[in-house]
Amino acid sequence: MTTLSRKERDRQLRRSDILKAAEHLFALKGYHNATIRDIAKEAQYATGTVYLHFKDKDALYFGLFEEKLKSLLSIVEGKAGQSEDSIGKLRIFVQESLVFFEKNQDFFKIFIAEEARLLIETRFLKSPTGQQLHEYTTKLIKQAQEEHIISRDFDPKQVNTVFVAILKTIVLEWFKEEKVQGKSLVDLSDIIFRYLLNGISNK
Amino acid sequence: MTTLSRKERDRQLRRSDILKAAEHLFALKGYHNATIRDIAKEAQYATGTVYLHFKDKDALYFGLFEEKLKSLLSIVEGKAGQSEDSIGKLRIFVQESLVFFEKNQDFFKIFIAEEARLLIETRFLKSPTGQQLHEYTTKLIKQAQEEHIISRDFDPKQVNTVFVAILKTIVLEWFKEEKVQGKSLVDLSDIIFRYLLNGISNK
Amino acid sequence: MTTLSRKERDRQLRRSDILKAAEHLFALKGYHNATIRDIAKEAQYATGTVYLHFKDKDALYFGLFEEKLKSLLSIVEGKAGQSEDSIGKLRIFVQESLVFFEKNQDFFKIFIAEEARLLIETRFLKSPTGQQLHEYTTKLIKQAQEEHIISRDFDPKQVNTVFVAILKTIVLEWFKEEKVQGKSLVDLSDIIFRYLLNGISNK
Amino acid sequence: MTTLSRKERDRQLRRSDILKAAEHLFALKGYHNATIRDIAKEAQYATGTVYLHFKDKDALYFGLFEEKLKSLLSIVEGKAGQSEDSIGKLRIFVQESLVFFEKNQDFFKIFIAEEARLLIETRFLKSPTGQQLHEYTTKLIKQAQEEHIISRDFDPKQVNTVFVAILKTIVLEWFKEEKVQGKSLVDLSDIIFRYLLNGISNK
DNA sequence: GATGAATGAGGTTTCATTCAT
DNA sequence: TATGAATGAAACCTCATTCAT
Repeated sequence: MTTLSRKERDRQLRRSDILKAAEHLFALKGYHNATIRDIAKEAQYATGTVYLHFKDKDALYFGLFEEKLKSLLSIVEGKAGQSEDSIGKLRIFVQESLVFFEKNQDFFKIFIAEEARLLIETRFLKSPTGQQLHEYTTKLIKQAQEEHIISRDFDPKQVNTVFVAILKTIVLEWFKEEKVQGKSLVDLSDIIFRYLLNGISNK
Repeated sequence: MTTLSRKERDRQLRRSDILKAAEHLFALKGYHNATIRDIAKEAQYATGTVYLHFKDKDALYFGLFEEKLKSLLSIVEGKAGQSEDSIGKLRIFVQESLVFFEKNQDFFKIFIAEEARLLIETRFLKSPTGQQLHEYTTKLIKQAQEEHIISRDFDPKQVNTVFVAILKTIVLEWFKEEKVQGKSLVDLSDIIFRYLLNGISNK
Repeated sequence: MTTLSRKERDRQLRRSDILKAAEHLFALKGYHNATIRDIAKEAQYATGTVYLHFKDKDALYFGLFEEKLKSLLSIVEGKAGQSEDSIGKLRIFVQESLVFFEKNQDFFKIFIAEEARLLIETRFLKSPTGQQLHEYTTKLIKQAQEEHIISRDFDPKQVNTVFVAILKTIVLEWFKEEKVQGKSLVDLSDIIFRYLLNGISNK
Repeated sequence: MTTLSRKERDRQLRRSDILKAAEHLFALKGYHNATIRDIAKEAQYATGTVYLHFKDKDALYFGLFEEKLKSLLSIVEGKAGQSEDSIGKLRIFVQESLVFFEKNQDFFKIFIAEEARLLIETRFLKSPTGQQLHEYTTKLIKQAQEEHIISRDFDPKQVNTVFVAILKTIVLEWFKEEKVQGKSLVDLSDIIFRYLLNGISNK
């Protein structure tokens, strides 16, 4: 049993090495320009080894995407209990996302590219965990509407998309400009909510 | 002189044929999976002819991007006179963008992919015309702040990014779902402004 | 028109170069161990050039097979008029086949391998021209039965298979052993017929 | 000693398991497309285990070939005593071969491929047991010539090759077509001899 | 001895780009 | 200028073989 679990642990270790290298190289060069050989080399394995863990390049990309989003989802759900109301939970979602993206900047690049990929290279599947995250936040938005915090005029799914778009945009801005100024991403949580809830109108 | 300008006109015609084909194929298959051969064939030219107009694949992509954005910019600037105030001009910007994207859905896909490309495949240059558009709207936002329509608390550049993100998101949603319902994209102008100016808060 | 036909002629020339190299290498190393790179190199073209003429390795192999058998068939049909009766035509078939195989010894190796390939690697199609040849000889056998030269007890298709098997075997023997003795393959025509018609029984 | 022989027996058992799987897969996919992994998996061993019994893939293929032919040879020699005369012994050879091939259809496919392989992929050795079988039948043919049953005009080695070719061809035909009709292969023994001894001539 | 993960050479195929016509 | 065949580098992926456990 010990033997078996060590074997399994080793297996996960290798898989994780490969995913880490993939994350780095996909972020650095993009899906098409990152080669399996490069990824294997960065992970310090032979090319063929990658194929013991992922059936092809797509599966590696998709696996990476899923893995990361699962991790984010489990963090968000884990912390959700800290707040009772829906807006509180949304705040937690935003904060944890910001922490996550600050820690996983390589993945953030990949995450940004995903929308386009889904729109164009249709062989890429929509990530199930990505779906779950969307459903999670959409549900919170519906609740906030029921709690009369968010206006019922809006379609909750649309609100959710706009919400996520604002979140992404602010992270992207920080990513491109502010991170050099040493400002932490988490500090941008409030501004995101201000955009979302109140807009920019003067009063 | 007439001869020369006819020559030049013919040249522009070929260039334009190629760009049209490129637009279609980049939107259909993505940058990497669209081949120069395919594009040339769709434009009804030989492969080599493409290289008489664009130095390489990147230049073709970039040229396409520029051309389209120039077209949008000139439309927007052309109609800008119809309104005096900054918010009115922003409305015109949104409306014309919506009309433009509804007419240029292939290009919209490419436009969506651009953010990721700039972030990842760094050899792609930032489009000067894209810059101009950003500067144009940013200037309007600043004016709106001076006119006390938009709160001065916000950084105008950031507001602009959020503004564009909301615009893109709503178009994307329409693109993925609503266009089948026969609703015209222009009708979404108001909702975009509502998100931007007032947010979703109840009161 | 001259231009066009020269172009086409050049095209056929290249195709033919490639087929010649393929014939040599498939015969030397077998289908799987002959690489496209080797074939291209032997034909003095770049690897990619092969793919301008044949969609993949299978198509190259199949194309070669067809080309050669077409050539044999047209020779056989061309000479068929020299004899009136069916046995005479069969003799011509055998003689021309022997001449052909003596001239195309590389192809003969490939031809020998074909039966096995069809039996095992089922993706390989049965050559239409091979079929035609079979039908041609089977028809002659039927005629010989009608002319009371060949016993009607036998199934003509089976006779044909046996006939071809004897032919192949004798060629193969010559190929492996006798060709060094300087004996020409055509001289074996009679013995093939003797095996086929009278068998080896004493009287 | 008992221990040792049990060990040895176990060893033979494993070897035999592997050969069985190899027979199946080589017949199904051909030499090149059958992988050692597949074979090991079908035999329910690990990949590496195959290499404890056969030095490489070629040796496995060759071993399989030898094993099977040894088995056929020993059957044929075992039954040879049932007849005194050479033709009788040849009949036994044919009958036992037919029984053998009907029972070992996978191997028959491999056997058919062998001629081509020897001709083309020259690294494959000529099977010693195959040689022995050839010598055995060639000797019988010589005897039949001495007994004035077969004409002395023919070269006994050549007769033998033709003989085997007819045998293979008839089996192959049955294999491809008649086996569905429920006709047993052994029933074709007479027709093989008729082709060989009397040919197809009318009278 | 048995295992099966790891290796990495090597195969097929694609495609941006060039250049002779 | 327009053509499109030719180029050949480079990608993905497979698999015989090895070797630490």
